[in-house]
Amino acid sequence: MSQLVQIHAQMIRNHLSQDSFGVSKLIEFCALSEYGNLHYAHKLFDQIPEPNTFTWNTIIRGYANSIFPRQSLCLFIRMLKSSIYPNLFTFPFVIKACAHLVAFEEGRQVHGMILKAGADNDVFLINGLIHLYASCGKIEAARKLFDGSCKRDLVSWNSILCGYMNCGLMEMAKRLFEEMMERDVVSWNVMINGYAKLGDIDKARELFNMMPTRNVESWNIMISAYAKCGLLESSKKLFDEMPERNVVSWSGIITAYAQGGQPTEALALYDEMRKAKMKPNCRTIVSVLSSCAQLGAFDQGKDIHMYVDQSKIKVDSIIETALIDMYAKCGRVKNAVRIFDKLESRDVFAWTAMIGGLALNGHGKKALELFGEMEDAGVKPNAVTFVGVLCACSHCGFVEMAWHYFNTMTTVYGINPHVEHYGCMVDVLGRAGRLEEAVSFLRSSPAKDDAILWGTVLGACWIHRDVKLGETVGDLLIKLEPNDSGIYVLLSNIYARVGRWDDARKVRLLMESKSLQKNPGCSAIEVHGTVYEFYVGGKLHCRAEEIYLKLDEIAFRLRLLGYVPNTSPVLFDIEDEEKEHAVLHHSEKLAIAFGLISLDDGVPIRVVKNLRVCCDCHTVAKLISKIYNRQVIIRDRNVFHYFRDGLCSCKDFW
DNA sequence: GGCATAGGTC
Repeated sequence: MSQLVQIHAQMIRNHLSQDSFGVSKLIEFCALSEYGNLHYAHKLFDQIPEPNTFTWNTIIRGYANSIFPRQSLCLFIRMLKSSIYPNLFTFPFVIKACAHLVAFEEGRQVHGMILKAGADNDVFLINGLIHLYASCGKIEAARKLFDGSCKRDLVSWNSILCGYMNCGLMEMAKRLFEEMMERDVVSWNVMINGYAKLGDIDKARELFNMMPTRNVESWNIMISAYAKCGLLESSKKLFDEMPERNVVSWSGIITAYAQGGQPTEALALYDEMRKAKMKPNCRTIVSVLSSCAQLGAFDQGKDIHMYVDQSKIKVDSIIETALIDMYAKCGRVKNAVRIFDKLESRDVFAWTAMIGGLALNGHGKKALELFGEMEDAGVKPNAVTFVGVLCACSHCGFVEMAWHYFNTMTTVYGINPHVEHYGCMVDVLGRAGRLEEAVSFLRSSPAKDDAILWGTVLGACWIHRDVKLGETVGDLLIKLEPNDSGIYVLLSNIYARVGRWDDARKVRLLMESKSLQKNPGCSAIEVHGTVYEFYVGGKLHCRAEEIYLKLDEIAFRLRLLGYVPNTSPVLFDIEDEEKEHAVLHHSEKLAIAFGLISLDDGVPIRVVKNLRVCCDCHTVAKLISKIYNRQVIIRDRNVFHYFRDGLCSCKDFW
C-alpha cells in the first residue's frame, strides 16, 4: 500500500494526476485488491474532477464487497445525480449492497431502473435480484423472478434454494433440491446450512456425508453447525480432520469456543492460528476480543487492539463495540470511554456496551446519564440496554430509579421484561434490605420458579443477616435445585454468620450426603502477558513458597493494625486457627500476594474472580491497598471492586 | 461480475 502512495505522489509530481486513466487504475487496485485500502481509493476518487462510468463502478463495487455497503448506495445516488448512466456492470454491485443491507425499498427502486434500462433478461442481474428479494424475506417476489427468467442457470437455482432456507421453508427447499437436474457443491452446502439453522444437526451431517465432493466451505458450515448446537467437541474434531483450512475455518472454531463460554481455549486457538501463519480478519478479531473480555485479559486485549491498528484490518462498528466491551470488562473504563467518544455513529450495541461497562465498573450515575443521552440521540434501547441500566441502579442502591426504568421499559419502549430484569429488581430490593418487597415482587412475577432469582434473595438474606427468611427461601431452593451446591453453601453461611454453628454444620452434612462439592473459587491474575489461575489453598504455582511467605507477612502486618480475620465464610467446625488459615488461603488472596511479589511497584493488582468476593477478602484487600500503598482491583462475578487507600469503590455494598 | 460458511451489548 505504501508503494502505491509513493506511485501516486510521483504521478502528482510529474503532473500525471489529471490523467484519469492512471488514477482510475490506482483506484481499481486500492478498492478491489486485498492489499489495497478502500479509504484511500475513496480519497483518490474524490480528487478526480469527472470520473467515468468505469471508475464509478469500481468504487461502488469496492464498497459493495466491503463491510461498509451503505457507502455503495450513497455513491450510486451521487453517480445518478452527476448524470453518469449506470450500466450492466453497475447494477449487480448496487443490488449486492442492497442485499447486504437488507434494503428492500432501495432494492425495488434499483429493480425499476433495471427494467427501465431493458436489462431484465440479463441472468446475472436476475440472480442478484432473486438473492436480494430472498434476503429481504420476500420469497414470493424472488420466486416470481425465478419462474419468469428464461435463462436460468445453476446459480439461479441455488439462490432460490437459499431463499427458501432463509425464510425457514425447509419443505419447499427440499422439493426444489430434489427437482434440480444438476447440483454443485454450493447446492449441497445451502441444504446443509439450512438443516443446521433449524437445529437438525443429524440431517445436516447425513447430507455432509452423502455429498459427492466437499470444499472448504462445506467443512466450515459443518463446524459452525456443531457449534450452534453446543457440540463443541464435534466441531473441534471436524476442524482437526479437515484437509485444508482458511480464515473462515479458524474464525469459525475460535468463535465457537468464544461463544461457548470457553475463552481460554478460544485464545489458545488464536495462538495456533498465528503460528500457522494465517492472517486474522475482522471477524476473527471480534471473537478474540470477546474472549479477552470474558477473561478480563487486558494485556492480550491491548495487544490485539495494537495489532488491529498496525495491520490492514478494517475497523467497523462491531470491532469498536468489541473493544469498548473488552476495555470495560478489563476495568479500563477510560480506554472504553475514549473509543466510545470517538465513534462516528453509535448503534444500540455500542451504547449498551458502554452503559453496561460503566455500571460494571461502579459508575452507576454516569451509566444512567449516558442512557439519557442515548434517548436524546433517538437510539431505541433494547432489552439488553435495560439490563445495564437496572444494574447501574442496583450498584448505586437507587431503588426508586430502578422501579422507574423497569416500568418505562414496558410502557415507553414496549419491551417485555426478561428474567434478567426481574433479577435486577430482586437484587436492588434485596441489597436495600427491602426483603419482603423483593419476595412479593418475585412471587408475583413470571420468574417465580427461577432458582437463580431465589438465590439472589438468599444472598440478600446473608447480607442483612435475615436467618428466618433465609431458612424459608433455602428450603424452597433445595426443592427447586436439590443438586446446586451453592445453595447449601450460602444457607450454611447465613447460619455461620450469626454463630449458629450447629445449623451450619447440619446443612453442610446434608450437602455432603448428596456428594455435592462447592464450586471452587478461582482467581486469575495477568502478569507480563500470562494469565495465572489460583484456587483456594493451591500449591501448584512455581512460586508457591514465596506466595505463602508473602501471605504470612501480610497477615502479620494486618494484625498489627488490629485486623481480626472474619471466618464466617468457613463452614467447618474446626479450630479457630485453622479457620483463619482456610480464609487466608482464599484464591483471591493468593492472587494478590502473587501480584505483590511479581508486579513492579505502583502497578495496580488486578484480579478476576469467578464467584463473589468473600467478606474477609474484601476487608483484606482494603487494608492491603492502604498498607502497601497499592491499588487493588478485583472483578468478581457481578462487579468491579476498586480498592484504594483502605476504601472500596463499592462502598462495602455488593 | 452473481449463489453457500465465521463477528459486537445479556
